[in-house]
Parts: sequence; C-alpha cells; structure tokens
Amino acid sequence: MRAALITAGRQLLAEAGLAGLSLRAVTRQAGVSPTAAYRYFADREHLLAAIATSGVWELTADLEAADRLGVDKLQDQACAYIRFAVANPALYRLIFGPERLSHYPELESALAAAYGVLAARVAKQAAPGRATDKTMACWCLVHGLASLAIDSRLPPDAGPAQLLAARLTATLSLEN
Amino acid sequence: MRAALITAGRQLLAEAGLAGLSLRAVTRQAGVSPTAAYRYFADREHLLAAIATSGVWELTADLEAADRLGVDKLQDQACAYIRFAVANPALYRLIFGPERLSHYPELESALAAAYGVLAARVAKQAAPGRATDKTMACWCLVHGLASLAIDSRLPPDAGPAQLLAARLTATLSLEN
DNA sequence: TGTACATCAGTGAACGCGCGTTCACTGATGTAC
DNA sequence: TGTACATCAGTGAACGCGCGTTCACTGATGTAC
Repeated sequence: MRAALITAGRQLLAEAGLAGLSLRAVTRQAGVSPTAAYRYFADREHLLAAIATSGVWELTADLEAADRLGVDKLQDQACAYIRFAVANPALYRLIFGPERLSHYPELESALAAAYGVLAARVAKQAAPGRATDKTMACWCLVHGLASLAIDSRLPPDAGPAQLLAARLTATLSLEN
Repeated sequence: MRAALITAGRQLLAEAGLAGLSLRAVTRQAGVSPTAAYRYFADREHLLAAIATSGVWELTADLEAADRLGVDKLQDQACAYIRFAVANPALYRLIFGPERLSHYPELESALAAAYGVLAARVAKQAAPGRATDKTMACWCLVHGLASLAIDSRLPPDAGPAQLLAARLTATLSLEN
C-alpha cells in the first residue's frame, strides 16, 4: 500500500505536475480515502519525500546502467541523466525543487548514491587532484542543463538536450 | 502602485519564500485590499511574472557591473550570478522554477538580456567557433551551481559557492 | 467661478474550492486458551 | 473446535484555513462648459 501510494503519486506527477500533487489527490488516485495515507506517512511532506526518493533510486540505476554499458561512459551518464529529467520533469522538480525535502535521510542517501556513480566515473578519468572539482563541475553542468531543458529555457536553436549534454560534458576536458 | 506591489512581493519572497507568495499575501503586505491588485494585473500569474521580471533585470545589471569592473571578467560574472541567487533564493526559484512563467514576453526578454551579457563575454574569450557551446556550458554550470547551492545540495566540504563558481568556471578552459 | 459629469483607484463582502489534518468508527484478520 | 479478545487497515464526516476571483460600491480627482 505504501508502494501503491508512491506509484499513484508518480502518476499524478506525470499527469498533473507538481501543483497537482496533494495528499488528497494522491489518495484519490490510489482509490483510497484521504486518511488512509496517515497509516503510512506522518504527513504530506513525508509522502512527498518518499516519492522523491523513489525517483532518485531510479535515476541512480539509470546512471549505473549507462556507466556499465556505455562507450564514452561519462557522456553516456550525462545523457542518461538528461533523459531521466526530460522523461519525468515534474518528478525531477520535486526532487531538486523548492520543496526543501533535503533533510530526509532516505532522500539524502539516495542522492549521495547517485552522486557517487558520477564521482566514481570522473575519478577514473580525471587528472590527479582535479577529480573533486571536475565532478562538481560536471554535476552542476548537467543539473543546470536538465533544469533549463525542462523549463524550456535553452536557446531555441540549441538542439536536443541529450546531444547537448554529451557535447557540453566533453567541454570540461577532464585531462587537465 | 504597480511598483509597490512588486516590492511587497519581493519582501514576502524574502521573508516567507515561494510558498507564501499569494496574491492576497502580497496585497496584505502592501497594505491594500486583495482586489486592488486586479487593477494592475490580470491575475495572480501576471503579478508573479512581473515580480520575476524585476528580479531578472536586477540580475542583468549585476552581471553587467561585474563585466565592467571585474578583473577576470568571466569568473566575476559567475560570482555575481551566484551572489544574486544566494541573496535572493526564493526569487531565484520563482524565476527559474516550476511556475512556468516562461511565456511572458517581458520575462523572456529580460532573460535574453542576462544571457546576452554572458554570451558577449564568452564570445570575446573563447576559441573561434566554440563560443555558442561554451556560453551554454557556462550558463548551465552556473545555473546548476546556483540551484544546488540554494537548496543546500552541494557536498558539505565544497566551501563557499562563490569561490566554487570561480574555480569551476575556470575549469571550462575556453581557449580550446 | 461654479456646476455637472466622467474617470479612476481602491473597498468590502461574498462565492466556491481544495486543502491538511483530527476524530471516533467499522469490519476483517490473527492469536490464545 | 469454538470462543473471546486484540490488532490492524481503512472509512467517513467534520474542522478550520487561505486561496483566487466576482461583484457592486464609494469617494476622490480631473475635465468641459
């Protein structure tokens, strides 16, 4: 049932966006009375945090897959990241947005895992001593690109965001 | 009066965050009845767009100042950008956030102006033919960093965001 | 100079809405003896 | 095997709240003659 509520929340997020994600709407979507949710979540915010966390684990898995299967593994991670954001814009906004969910430890550790997948890749390729900064630069770049793409604030002639992700990541020139 | 409402909105944003920015709250803050706003704005969203726009013009001015006075002008623009975001987190979130204000032409053109200040700088320093991509990379990087800094999702040992901005921008190595 | 009228800025009451949360509850399932 | 009881998942009505927006209005300011 906990899982059902999270699923319902993600459906709602996809259909109606962040604004439509109320506790009542989620329970309605799950076909259950509004109060039923309180058996599984202390309040609305805990429910949101759980939904966000489920998204971050999915993202982490995507990054891992890209790193396992990719040819240019760093660029492929970047693409996978953008692909996730573009496929789940409202979810992505919930995760990184203004809901200030960052103090939930489950979410915190899911995010750390995702970051770790990127950091491990960069550490393998970057010049010694530069890994930390390069990782951060990469994360910022990709997160910024994802946000802008989702909110259609990229220049109109920029082309598909995933291609951009690959090109811009290359721009970071890890080797120096 | 239009200006007064915008000012009130920005105060509220600073004090109570995005969530507190209702039309009623803004008029209350301005010491005026809720309906008075309708004389100046078609609806709530137009008011929000005007507040966001006022913020973007301020940001643009900050960037121009950094470019005029700075030593390393690109890094200084990046710092100014981060400084603005950190000083006005809720406003920054309103501008780039999930409110989907992007279809307001006034906001659109303010954003284009801000982007232009950065683009002009990069064009002066980047290797020929690379300017467009480098500009975009720079914008994404800085926007991503700003978002993460605001939502405290940078690694705890990352140090002050403004310093980071300078260091990471340098990482882009414009000359090749 | 005075009067009639139009324009304009802002008021105050009211509307319907969906929200998060509380409360006491019902009915089913499991356990002890 | 049957009975008494506890636990548990989910219900349904109700609360108070702040919201965006509408409506008809008031009183002040400006303009025409």
